[in-house]
Amino acid sequence: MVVTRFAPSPTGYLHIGGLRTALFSYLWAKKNKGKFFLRIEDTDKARNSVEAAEAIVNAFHWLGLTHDGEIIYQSSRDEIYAKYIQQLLDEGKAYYCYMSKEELSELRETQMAAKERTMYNGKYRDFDGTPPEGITPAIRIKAPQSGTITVKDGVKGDVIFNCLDILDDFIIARADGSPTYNFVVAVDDALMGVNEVIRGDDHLSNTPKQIVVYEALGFELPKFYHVPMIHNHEGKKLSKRDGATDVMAYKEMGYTPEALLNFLVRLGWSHGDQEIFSMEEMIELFNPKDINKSASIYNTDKLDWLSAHYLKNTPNCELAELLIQYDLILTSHDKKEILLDAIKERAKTLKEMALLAKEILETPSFYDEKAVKKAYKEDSASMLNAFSAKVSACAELHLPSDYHTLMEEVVSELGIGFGKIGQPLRIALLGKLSGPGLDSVMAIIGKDETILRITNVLAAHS
RNA sequence: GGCCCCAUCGUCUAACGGUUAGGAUCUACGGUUUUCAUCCGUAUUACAGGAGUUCAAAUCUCCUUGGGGUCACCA
Repeated sequence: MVVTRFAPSPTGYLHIGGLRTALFSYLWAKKNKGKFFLRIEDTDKARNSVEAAEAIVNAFHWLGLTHDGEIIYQSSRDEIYAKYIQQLLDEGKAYYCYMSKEELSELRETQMAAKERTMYNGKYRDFDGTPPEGITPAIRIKAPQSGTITVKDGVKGDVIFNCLDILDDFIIARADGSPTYNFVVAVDDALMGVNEVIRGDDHLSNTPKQIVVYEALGFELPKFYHVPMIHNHEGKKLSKRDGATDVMAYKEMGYTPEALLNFLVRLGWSHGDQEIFSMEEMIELFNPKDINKSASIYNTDKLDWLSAHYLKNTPNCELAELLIQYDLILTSHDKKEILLDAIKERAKTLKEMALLAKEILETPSFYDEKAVKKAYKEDSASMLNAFSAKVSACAELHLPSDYHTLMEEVVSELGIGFGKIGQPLRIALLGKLSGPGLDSVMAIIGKDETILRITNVLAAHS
């Protein structure tokens, strides 16, 4: 059984990059009918916050990504870690290190001055004398001092590290007894049965350290997939300074989960030429072996296109539901079908849809100057009057086609083209020269409002 | 700086030694539309550079260059 996990540290909101690896992990687990766990990495008590953990859970909820089992908080697993640390101590695979922070930074400076690699010098590795006074020791693991460690990575291939280049006896428990990242990750993944680790590229160089822990504890290694980074426009790792990286910001901007997820799944992964993926298709087709090796740059052009695509293909009843969040309440509007049909093809986001709807529903409070100058001619008033009279005289007006018929009549009676009356009428109805079909607009706002808007524009330009 | 990763249109990507290097997006133009948008069509734009291996290289090897990541008692 495939078991994957997403293991964020709760230092902020869920960001785009994290979401993508979470999505990949989720899809791979689902595809294999396995498990997808969520684990909060909050071993650093000084940095994490409860709010951040909640924010991550909220984002998952919005996106419809569900994790299996309970959320695991590392902060509540101290006894477990203590047990394994003790085991390593007992087996002589880890030891107390009495080097003070001052001594350590001194060592580091000396090494830097000598242009050597900065690393722990193993002073207490085989220490059996009397420990120095007044120092609470940290615990270090005995790392191999020669040979190589190979990370068999499903994306990058075999990555071989020389122990001498990258390893030292790193700390697995701080002086206060709390375990450190590379230790708990390995322990938790092993204990949780995680056998396929999909995570960011930036963890690749941590992996040998984790392998050291796995092997010291006798745990079986998982498969690793290190997914390339998402870069910003400058080509640097995407960070919080790069604007909208908070997943929930996309909700506020009016994007739907399906659009955002579809966008992200194609960042670093592909399946031939396919661009549109439903959640079912993602689960069906996703395979980490198809993950790209190179980093991608974050550019939301395609997100807009996807978002527009999904909006166009979303049933009106669903749209009406979704739009409530953007302050557009249509539930009781008798022409909401016509309205939604009219605006869903011209909006990139739900927020934009709500805006477009309001532009139709609200009586124009001003007229675009350029539009008036361009299209409101001397003979416009008489044509609008003629049309208005026809509308007044007509008792039954409901559908766009009803209004269209009236327009056709006016056009043929006056011997003019559609554009001749269409443009001024558009200014009357919407205050500008762009927008949905006029017959639809009139059907949506109704007979009285149509007459009112024509009267208004005539008054404003008499 | 050490170690590691990466390199195809502006962007996301396809290509599993033999293709006129394909698709999508973006941009521009055209068609459809009373307008805008949608939709449809067309066009511009890419194998970082250099050596090899091979009958044949975007694809394999090496070097160069460029970019990125990582080096904590952070995760």
